[in-house]
Amino acid sequence: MSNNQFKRGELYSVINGMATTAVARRLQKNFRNAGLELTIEQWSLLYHLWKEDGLSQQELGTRTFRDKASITRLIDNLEKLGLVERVASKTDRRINLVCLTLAAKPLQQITYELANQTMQEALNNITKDEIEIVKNVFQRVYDNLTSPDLI
Amino acid sequence: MSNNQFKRGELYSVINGMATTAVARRLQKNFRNAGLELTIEQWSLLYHLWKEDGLSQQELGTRTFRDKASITRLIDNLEKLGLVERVASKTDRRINLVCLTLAAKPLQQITYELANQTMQEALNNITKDEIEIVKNVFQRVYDNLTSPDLI
DNA sequence: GACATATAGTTAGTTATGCAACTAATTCAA
DNA sequence: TTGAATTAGTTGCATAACTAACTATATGTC
Repeated sequence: MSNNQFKRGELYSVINGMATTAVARRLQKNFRNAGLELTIEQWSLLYHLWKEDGLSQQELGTRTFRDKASITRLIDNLEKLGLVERVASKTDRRINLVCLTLAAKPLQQITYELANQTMQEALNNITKDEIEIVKNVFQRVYDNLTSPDLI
Repeated sequence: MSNNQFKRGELYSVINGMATTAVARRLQKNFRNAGLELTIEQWSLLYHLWKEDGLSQQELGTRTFRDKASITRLIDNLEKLGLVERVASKTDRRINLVCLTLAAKPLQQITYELANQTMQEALNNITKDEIEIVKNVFQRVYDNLTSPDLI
């Protein structure tokens, strides 16, 4: 039996990830209070596009850990909001490049500020070392479950 | 500025919680492969009922970090599957006690085994100390966002 | 006892998720 | 160069999430 075996009573709290759920909910609430009509899921796509505009839907899915059907619909909704548009790739006609519109520009600063503020509320009294450990563990857990030899 | 301020490029990965999402997806897959027609959300309620049968919907919501509307529908679906039933409380007619049926009994052992196996896949190469730190950080983050004086 | 307030649960509306099946475009290989 | 396999994206279906508005029961105060 592995050393890592969980006691039964501890299984759920780890799988559930209530902490990340709570952070997401708080961020959504802070968006709403600031008058932003934007879900955090939509924002998570914008976040990656602000870092690098014109990503394909596939690439957005990879970076945000979603399947391509989810991306299709999130982009649909962002297009309805006028924040992005699909631009057909000239080199590969299968690909849609997702490009930010001018309307998305003013959201970048305010949402970064709200996100930072939310993280500060959430991470009050958590040390940098602890944050590093959590991030590192998350990455390794993710790798454990997605490395090709396991799938 | 707080010491805990995230670099912008790091915000998303923490909020997203891709690791817990990946664990949940893997567990769902392992359920499906074992022929179990049960979502992990439904299982999470059963999990708490196996620990303590006859909880109210409100209490189930508290323990699984869900709002009461979500619990209503999860219980609806579990009832359709014949795994639980609502029993009106005799002391307070507002309350439904959620009780396991006989049909739920055989699921307990197999789902615990699948959950343990999934956690072992996920936590391969993660040390006990790291797990303790993650759990502790999760709890403190949750507390930061739900303590009454902040809401 | 009566009225205001709080609590438990349900319902309606919107968004999001995953899987599977599908179309269209591209690449690879005989 | 043609036919198989792969890749990008969409659509249909089912489940689940949150908010807000609602009903019914319980509690507390005058």
